[in-house]
Amino acid sequence: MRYPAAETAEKHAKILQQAARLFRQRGFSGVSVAEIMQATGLTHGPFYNHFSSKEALIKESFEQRADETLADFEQAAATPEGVLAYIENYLSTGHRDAPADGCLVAALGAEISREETVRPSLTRMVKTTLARYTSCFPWRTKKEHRGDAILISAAMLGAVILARAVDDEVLSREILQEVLAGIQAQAKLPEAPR
Amino acid sequence: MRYPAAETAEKHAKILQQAARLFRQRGFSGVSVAEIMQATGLTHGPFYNHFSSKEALIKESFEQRADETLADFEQAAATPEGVLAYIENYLSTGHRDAPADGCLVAALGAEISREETVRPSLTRMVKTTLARYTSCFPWRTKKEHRGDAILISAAMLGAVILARAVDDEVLSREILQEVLAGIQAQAKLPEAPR
DNA sequence: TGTACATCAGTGAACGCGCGTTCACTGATGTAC
DNA sequence: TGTACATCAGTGAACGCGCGTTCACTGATGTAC
Repeated sequence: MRYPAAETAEKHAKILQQAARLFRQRGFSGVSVAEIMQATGLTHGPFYNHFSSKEALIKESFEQRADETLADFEQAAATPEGVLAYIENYLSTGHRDAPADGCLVAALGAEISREETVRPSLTRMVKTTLARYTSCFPWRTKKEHRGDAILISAAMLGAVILARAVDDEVLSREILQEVLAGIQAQAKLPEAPR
Repeated sequence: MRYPAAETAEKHAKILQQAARLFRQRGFSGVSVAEIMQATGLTHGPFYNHFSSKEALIKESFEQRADETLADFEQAAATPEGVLAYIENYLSTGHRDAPADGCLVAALGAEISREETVRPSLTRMVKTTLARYTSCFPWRTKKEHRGDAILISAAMLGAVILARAVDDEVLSREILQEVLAGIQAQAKLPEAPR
């Protein structure tokens, strides 16, 4: 049957959003088209009214989520305190325990390198994030910061993947805390003006 | 037909080895039982003479490869120079371009957290490696090194995953080089005695 | 403003395919005599 | 030492299943008159 015009775009967006959540939860190949449509509240048939293939959905949902991530990050990185709060949240047990709502790279890890279609968005995301860290992190010294920004990014990603993979809650928390402490040690914030 | 007794154990080992290679190349769910058996030079039938299920193979091949990795690492970590050489190799383009022969965690990433069966071996591997880094890395200072060992491990893992995921050779190399440089900056080796 | 019809997103059965797994069968090897 | 037979890893067809994808059909909405 025919539906109000406005609903179509709305459903398209909902499919993208549910797909991005489920992919982060169980990986690209761990989620079926039918499952995504069911999570959206539809049957699997109309999927092909919205996307030409599962591959196309992967690409589009990754791109959209990458854009959202960057927007969130740009907003958080407005102040040095914001950057540190963003990193603290990234290395929190909350983020560790909710991959469906968290970082795309930490959730999909090595699968990204095998999906040619998402690599361009990922690359754009990494480049923008690195540039931001380089210029906006509250660095302790004034030397070349690009290398440190890369080290921080890599450590954050590795820490969340390790903390999720490890079968030992104490070790898992230790990994998150120590990496956060290591990053904070490089930060120099003026006293909070209260 | 019946085969010489010695060949059975040999084939079992070959299945494990090929499985570990293929899983690292394309992920647990990206490789079929038939493919692994074909790589071993057999048809898919006798797979169940060796393993009770694909799940069991995943567990056993991961365990074995984790043991091999630890053995290699323990040997490399005999001297401070060895540790640094190990890290240099981990962060090389050679390792980046050959996931099938490289680090299990970097190759399987987030998939490990979803495979309950491999998490215990992974945890053991991480614990042993961290202990080694803590005591054997050529640290610049004498303070508590466990936190730095964790930071180094996380950064190494994150760097290889990012370097593989990114769609830009220059950025990819930069990530590996900068993380290596960051780690080397913490190392203090006596002059090579030549 | 009221009626007749075209539109097209959603429905759900159906498709071919590859997967993990099973099994009746084969036949060279190892063993009993 | 030579022969007859039991063993059992390997073979390859077959299984049910869930996947991505297709399609004839439905029927409320939007449009033409």
